[in-house]
Amino acid sequence: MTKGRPGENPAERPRAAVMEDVAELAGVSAMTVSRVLNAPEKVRPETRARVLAAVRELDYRPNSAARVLVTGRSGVLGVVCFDTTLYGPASTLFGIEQAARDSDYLVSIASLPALNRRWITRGIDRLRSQSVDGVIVVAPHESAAEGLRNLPPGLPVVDVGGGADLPVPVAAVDQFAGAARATRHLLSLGHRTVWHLSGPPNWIDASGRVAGWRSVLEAEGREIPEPLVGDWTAHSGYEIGKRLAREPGVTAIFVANDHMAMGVLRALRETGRRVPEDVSVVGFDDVPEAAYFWPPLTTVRQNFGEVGRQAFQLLLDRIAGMEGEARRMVEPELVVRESTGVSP
Amino acid sequence: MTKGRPGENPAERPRAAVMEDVAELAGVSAMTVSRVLNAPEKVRPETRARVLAAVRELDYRPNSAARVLVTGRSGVLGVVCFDTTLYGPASTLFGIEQAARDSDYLVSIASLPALNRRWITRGIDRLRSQSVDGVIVVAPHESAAEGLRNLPPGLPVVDVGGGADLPVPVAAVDQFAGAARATRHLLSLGHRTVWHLSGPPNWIDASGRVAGWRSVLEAEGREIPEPLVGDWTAHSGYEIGKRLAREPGVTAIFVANDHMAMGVLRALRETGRRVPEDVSVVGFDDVPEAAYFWPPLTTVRQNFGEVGRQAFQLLLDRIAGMEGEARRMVEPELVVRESTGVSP
DNA sequence: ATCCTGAGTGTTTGCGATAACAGGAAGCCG
DNA sequence: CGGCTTCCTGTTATCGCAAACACTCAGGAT
Repeated sequence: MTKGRPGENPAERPRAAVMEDVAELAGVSAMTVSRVLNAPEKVRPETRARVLAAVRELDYRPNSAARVLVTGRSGVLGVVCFDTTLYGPASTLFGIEQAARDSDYLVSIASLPALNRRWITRGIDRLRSQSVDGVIVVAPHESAAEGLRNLPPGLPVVDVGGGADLPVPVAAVDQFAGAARATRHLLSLGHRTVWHLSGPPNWIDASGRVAGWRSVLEAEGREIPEPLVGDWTAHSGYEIGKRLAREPGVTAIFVANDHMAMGVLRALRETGRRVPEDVSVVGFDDVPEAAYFWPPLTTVRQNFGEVGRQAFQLLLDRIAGMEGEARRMVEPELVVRESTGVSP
Repeated sequence: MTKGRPGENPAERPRAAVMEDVAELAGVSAMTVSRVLNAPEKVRPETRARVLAAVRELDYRPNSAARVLVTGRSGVLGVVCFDTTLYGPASTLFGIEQAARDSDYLVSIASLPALNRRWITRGIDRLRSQSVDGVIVVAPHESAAEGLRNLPPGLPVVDVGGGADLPVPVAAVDQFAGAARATRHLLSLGHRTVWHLSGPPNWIDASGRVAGWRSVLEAEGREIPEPLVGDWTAHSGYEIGKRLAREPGVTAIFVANDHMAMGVLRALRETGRRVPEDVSVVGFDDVPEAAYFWPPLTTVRQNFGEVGRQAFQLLLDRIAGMEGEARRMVEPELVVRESTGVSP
């Protein structure tokens, strides 16, 4: 093997330094170098200093593959994620990544071309084959539950935004509470009841919001209109908004996310119904632009970053061997702006 | 070491199968198993079948750390990214991830708490320490250029959205062309000149758009107003929009992204200036919601997914050892909607 | 028959790190 | 002063895989 040790063949670029090189330069054994890096207190300060000097001089970096091979831990965590361009998942991912960085973890992502059991399983497998220490699944969809049934044993997994009775810990925003808050706000303004434009029914967030909305109407004894179903896009909000706009009885609409709410706002305006004078609208998410919608949108703020951090913490616990059911709920917050007003 | 070989200690969970286990079950040597996985044509079909059967039976998965250690390739690529919640970076990341998945690569991300040389270098270092095969830097900011000066030798790096004369290949949208298109569109509607609300000056995209806008105005001999500077947010668009709205001479505004344009639209409306009758507005990005702004926004569509794919391809080439300057430009497209109209 | 070829398979070695144990020097005790 | 910690450092084995090389055996060429 002609690997070109330094000085042997001056033409070749010098290989990156390995632990043995550092050891030699510092006049110690490789084991001592390893100790300086992993348990500095076990090495005499002056030896340590010599080693660290050698590390710097050679710009030595431990080879993670070798380390993983022997320790079984990689310092990498995997995130399985459906669509990283959606506001929620992207923000959650960002929160996870920040928390991971602070704990010296690296994040690998496996995005899914479609949301179903098969792809989720494949995503987890792809990550596992790279020896991740654990996996966070960001796929708030019913199919995630199935995908999480038969997990490979020994792999810590945490879910974000998932429903109840998942076999893994879950970090999530309390959709039910958020929807209830939005609905109560509208009722408190004098509206007789509240219409709902929901997200796709298989999404956990969507069904949680429907449940929260329905529960408040039930508790208050109000008429419960059939919820309309959108697909999270402004386009679907617009199409469905046009139908709602034609119903004179509609004075308050709780929309399952801000983008659809934007479409609804436009549909109402085009139909000549004023917001909030004729119709009040509440969204969900509080995307950064919501305050600049026309009119500024009353909405429910979700702290996705916090969810990401909680999920990461749960995963760390799990990696450390802490078992047990765990569910971290993050409370959403109603942000009142100008798209809601008293009932006409 | 008591590692609990299967059958030795029935209480322990069986270790995951390794190559030797597969070899034993198939009645061959470990090397043959390795060959079946990496160079199947070198193994007799019937042997191969026996091995594959054993692989399936044991649910064997190669240990990537061991493979990396001996081959020096990991099948992982790193992405250094500033803020994965911004529309552009998120979409680019998504494009990269999809392309990577199709080529059996995994993507690790290192996000940056701030955009400067030090953090970019650190991000690359973090990824390198995990033996990624290459790195894509998504940080269309001047500081990226500095961060890319002293790269560790031997690590393939590709930049996304970067400016000229970077020492690495670049995939990017042609910001200059997009801005020029937007500006010409406004002039063609009869406006005497076009104001510009730009992004932060250190962002490559921002300066590219300023240059494209200015160049068209110069070529046409129009007055060139001093560009105003925002920070990409709807909020800044709103604040600056209010100033512009008070200037009666302003009839056409080219805004450097859609979110700021949204703020501008609201500011104009609040000031009583109609869009497009009194003022025309063009954005940049074509976020999915742009068609539902009020009024629907004329804007410049950037195909971020395509940029991501191009970047990935460039990186693959680089990993394969293909040297040489490379710059892949993706053409943006003007999407005309209702926020632009003939000069009043 | 002898040699050669090449396809198919096995053996040995080493990638770069850490775990486990071993050893040597200093300090402390009775 | 012998023996026993305690602290520090070195030696050896090992993680799971693939590269390099060695070997076997059939079929042709000589």
